[in-house]
Amino acid sequence: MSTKDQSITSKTTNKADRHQEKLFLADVKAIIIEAGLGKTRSAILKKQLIVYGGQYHRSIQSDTTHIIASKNIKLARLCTILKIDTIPSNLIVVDADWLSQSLTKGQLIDVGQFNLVKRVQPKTTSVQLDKALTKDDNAATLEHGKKEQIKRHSDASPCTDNSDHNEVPPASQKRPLEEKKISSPVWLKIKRGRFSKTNTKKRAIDNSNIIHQPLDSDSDYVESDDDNNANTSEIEMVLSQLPAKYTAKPSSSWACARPSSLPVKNRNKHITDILEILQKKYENLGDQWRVKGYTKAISSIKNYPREITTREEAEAIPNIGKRLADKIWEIISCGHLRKLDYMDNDVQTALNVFTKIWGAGPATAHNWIAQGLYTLDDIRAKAKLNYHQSIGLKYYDDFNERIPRAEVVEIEAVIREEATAIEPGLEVITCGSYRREKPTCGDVDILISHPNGRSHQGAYHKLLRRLQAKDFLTEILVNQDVDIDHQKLLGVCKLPEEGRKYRRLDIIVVPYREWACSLLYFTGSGHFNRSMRLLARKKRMHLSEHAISVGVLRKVTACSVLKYGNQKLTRGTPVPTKCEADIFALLGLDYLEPKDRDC
DNA sequence: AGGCCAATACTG
DNA sequence: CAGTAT
DNA sequence: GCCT
Repeated sequence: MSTKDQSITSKTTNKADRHQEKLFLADVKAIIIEAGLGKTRSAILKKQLIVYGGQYHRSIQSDTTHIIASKNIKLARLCTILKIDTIPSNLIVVDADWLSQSLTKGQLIDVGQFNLVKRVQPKTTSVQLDKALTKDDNAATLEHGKKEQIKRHSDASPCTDNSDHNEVPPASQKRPLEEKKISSPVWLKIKRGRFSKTNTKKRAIDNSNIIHQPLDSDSDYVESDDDNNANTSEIEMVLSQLPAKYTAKPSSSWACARPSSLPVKNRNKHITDILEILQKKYENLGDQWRVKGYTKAISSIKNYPREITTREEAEAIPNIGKRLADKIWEIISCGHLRKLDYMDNDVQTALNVFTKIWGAGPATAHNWIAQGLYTLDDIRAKAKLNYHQSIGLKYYDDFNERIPRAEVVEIEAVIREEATAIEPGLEVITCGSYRREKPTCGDVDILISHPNGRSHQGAYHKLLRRLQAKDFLTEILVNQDVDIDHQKLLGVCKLPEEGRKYRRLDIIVVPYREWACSLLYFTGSGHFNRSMRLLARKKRMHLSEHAISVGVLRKVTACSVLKYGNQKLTRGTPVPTKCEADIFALLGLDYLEPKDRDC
C-alpha cells in the first residue's frame, strides 16, 4: 500500500498514533436514533461521533455502516423511524452504549455484545431487539474484576460467528491494532497511581479509562519514577486534604487536559477563509466575545477531517451553533456569503492595517478612519500618535514579520551572556511560542530568575543598562518595576549585524518561588492558559503567573448557583511549586510538554 | 441570561 | 478613565 | 459567536 495516506495507514510514530487515535471513528458512518436515547444524549453522541472522525447520517445512505440506537428500542419502531421494512444486511444495529464506551476508551471496542440485531437470517423482523442484551453483564463489564473480563473475552459474545464481518465496514479491514489493544486487558496496566506522569499518549489514554474505577483500595500506588521530578509528596499531601471532587482527573474536553493535536490539513478552507474575514471584522469592532466564539469555531473546522457538505454536519461540530451553521451552509451552497457584501472593504482593510501597529487597537483605528485616514502614509503624515504607536509605526514591517527560531536563539544568547556576566547563576529561558517549539515566533519572551531565591534582585536594571550600552536594546516601550522581586520589560532589540531586523523583546524577572507558575504562564499558549485557569477555578483553586492557590472561595453569581463567579471571597493558600509538573499534578492533569500546549 | 482567565501597568 | 498590551 |  502506498505510504502517502497516513491517516489510514497505521504509522507508528507517536504523533501519527495520536492523530490516528483522535479519529478512531473514521470508519463509522452512522445514523443515531433519538428515540429512547433522548435528545441530549443523542446530540452528544452525534457531536462526539463527528469529532472523532465518524460520519453522521440523517438517513440510510449507500455507505452507512451503523445504526446506533437505544438498547430498549423495538425493531418495529426502528423500521418505522427509518421508513424501511427490514434492516439492510450491511448495517449493524448497535446499542448506543457501544459508542459511549468507545468514546470513553478512545478507541473502538468490540461491537459483539452491543449488537442489537443478530443476523442469523437477514429478515428477522420479529426479533425482539432487547433480547440481545438479556445477558445482563454487558454494561457493567468495565467495573467488574479482571476474571470476569477474561472470561467474557474467551467465551465471546453470542454472535461470535459473524462478529468480525459485521463490526466494521469492509472498506477498511486494516485496523488490527484496535483489536490488539482491546484484547490486552487494560487493568494489567492500571496499577500505577493517579499521579504517574506517563509520557506516552497510550498510557495516558489507558489511565483516563481507568480513572472511573473506585480509587479507594489502590492505596498501593507506586511513587512514579521521578520523571518530571516534582516534589510529588508535597503536592500529594495538599491533594489529600482536598475533597475528592477536586482531585479527579479532568476530562479531555479541557484544552489543558490533552496534547494539542497535529495540524490537520484544512479541508474547508473555503469556509474558514470567509469566517476569518468575519472574525476580523468583529475584532476590529472590539467584540472580544464574538471573536472568541469564532476562534473556537474556526479551529474546530480546521481540525475537521472532511469537507463539510451539509448544514447538519456543520452544526454537529463542536463550537458551531445554529448561526454559524447557517453561514457555513450559505458558503457551501452559494459559494459566497452575502453578509460580506455589506461590509465596507476600504474601512475593513484600513482597520486591519492600523490595528497591526503596536499600541493601536480598534478604538484608535476607528478614530483615525473617522478622520479620513486610510493608509499608513496617511498615518505617518497626519495622525496623532502616542509613544507606543510611533514605535509601532516606525518598525511596522519588522514587527509584523515572524522571527525564525534560529534568530531567537541568537537573541537569547546575547541576553544570557549579559545576564551571566552580572550574576553567574541566573537562569535565562525563552518561553512563548519558542518554547512550544513553533518554527517561528512573533516576539521573544525571556524569563529570568535565580535558584537561590534572591540573586535575581538588582539584576534587571544592570541587564537593561548593559543591553542598551551595546545597542542591542534599542527601545523601551514599557519598563515595569513592580517591586524588588518583579520587573518586566517590553522593548525592542536588534542583533548587531547589518541588515538585522528590529524584534519585539520581553524580559521578565521573577523570584524563584514563582518560577514554575511564571514559566507555565509565559509559555502559553494563551488558550491553554485560559483553559488551565478556568479548570483551577472549577476546582476552587486559583492560578496566576505568580502562584497556584487552593481553598479559594468565590462569590456565587446570581443566576448560576452551581457556577463560581469571579469575585474572590478568600484568597486561598498558595501551594509551593518547584516545577510545572507540580501544577499539572495539583490540577489532576497529566503533564504536557510545552509543544503539546499549543492549543 | 450570563460566562467566556487574571492581574497589572502604561499612555494621554 | 478608556484603550492597549502582556 | 457558543455553551450551560
